[in-house]
Amino acid sequence: MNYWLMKSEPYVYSFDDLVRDGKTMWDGVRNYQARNNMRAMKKGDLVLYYHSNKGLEIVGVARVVREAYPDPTAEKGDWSAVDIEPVVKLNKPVPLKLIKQTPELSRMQLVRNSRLSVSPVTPEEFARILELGETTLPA
DNA sequence: GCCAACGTTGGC
DNA sequence: GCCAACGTTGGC
Repeated sequence: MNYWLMKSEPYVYSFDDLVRDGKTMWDGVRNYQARNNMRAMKKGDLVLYYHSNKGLEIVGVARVVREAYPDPTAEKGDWSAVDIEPVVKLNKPVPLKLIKQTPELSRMQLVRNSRLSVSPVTPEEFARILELGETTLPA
């Protein structure tokens, strides 16, 4: 099982939108590093959902339900999409500010390369985020 | 709204 | 193949 972090601008597609829809296709990624991360995702992998631009916090956990397939929105080039579903909304969102202040989290890709929209997360980082979010995964 | 960081493009 | 110019992302 691997862990990831994906960013979305909440006014474009928020975690609540994902909860409402029950599932979504994660498309439109046009960055090779992010694409390669998406291709490494396995069904069942868990994803931290981060709101960029507005909010600047991790708000929920999602799960990969379909592994990488050709991005139907790509008119040219070799791009991928995955499908995700919501797992749980954090009881307390975890702001970027707090992540930066937390020594174990300050080396997250989110902090080190703020422009990367899909990044890997270590199991330790994932656990710590849930802890800070005062949230446990549903059984 | 600004600007730093990063990626891409294109001239040479 | 280098690198300057440009575009985009995203935090501040």
